[in-house]
Amino acid sequence: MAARAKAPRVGPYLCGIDAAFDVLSGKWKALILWELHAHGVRRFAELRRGVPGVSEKMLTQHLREMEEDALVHREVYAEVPPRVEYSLTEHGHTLNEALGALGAWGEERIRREGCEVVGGAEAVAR
Amino acid sequence: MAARAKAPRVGPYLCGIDAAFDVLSGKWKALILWELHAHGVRRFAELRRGVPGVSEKMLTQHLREMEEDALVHREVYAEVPPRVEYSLTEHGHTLNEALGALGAWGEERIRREGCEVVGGAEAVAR
DNA sequence: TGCGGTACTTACCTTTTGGTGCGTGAGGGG
DNA sequence: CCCCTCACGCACCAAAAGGTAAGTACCGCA
Repeated sequence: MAARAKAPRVGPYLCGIDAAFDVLSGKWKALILWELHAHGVRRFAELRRGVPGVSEKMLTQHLREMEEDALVHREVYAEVPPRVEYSLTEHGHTLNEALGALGAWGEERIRREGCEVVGGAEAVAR
Repeated sequence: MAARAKAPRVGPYLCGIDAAFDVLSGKWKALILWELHAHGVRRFAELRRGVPGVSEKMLTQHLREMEEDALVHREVYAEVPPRVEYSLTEHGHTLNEALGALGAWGEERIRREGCEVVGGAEAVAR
């Protein structure tokens, strides 16, 4: 996992979607991105509270990977109670914007599901 | 896995991105979507050839899930050599369009990586 | 008559992913 | 005086995802 940057799946990538998905593969990455986008700058414990259900291990791991991928910026203050601040880089911001359309699609899907009670894929597809 | 439609992770969903990602979680789903989008209608074996590296099991599994999620339409012809044709539903098409921006972002990322040789996250983030 | 193709299903195995819980070391509050 | 907070690191474990290989029933082709 640490060597993910050097382990392409077959060729480097099959297409752009593939590359984008690689960067945010992980249960919580999109949520972290969103949280960071919404608040600008967040500390570790704030993110932990802002992303409900995430474990400390996963949060660190995902943050490190996103840092490697140049999506988030990590600022460490060598203070007595350790303080670390996370924020989005420019690439992080543009990724978030690219995610906008997908988010809208997802919300429409939630609406559909909410109305049609799920289970009737046939009915949804009409 | 078959009961995925009834197993929300914590609440129904945390946000739209979450819902969209749920629908295309799986190593090959995006590629299948793309392949179907590019060719309109494809048979099982055509998809198998069009998505390099996918196993038959995974292809069936993903196609079934995408059918459940109303992304693809499955047309079975009760003929002697079995024939099954897959195509995108309207929801599949709109999802693909929503994926467009993400794909563009990914391709830009590939370009960046190609130029900057990776490893210098600091240099990339600048 | 044996092989390849069509569209799967099933069983079994490996890899990957995520979760739990403990340790760290200094400061601040009850 | 004890425990809690911050921001992790490490070891171990469970679950899920994915891969491999085989079998199915039928056909056309050589």
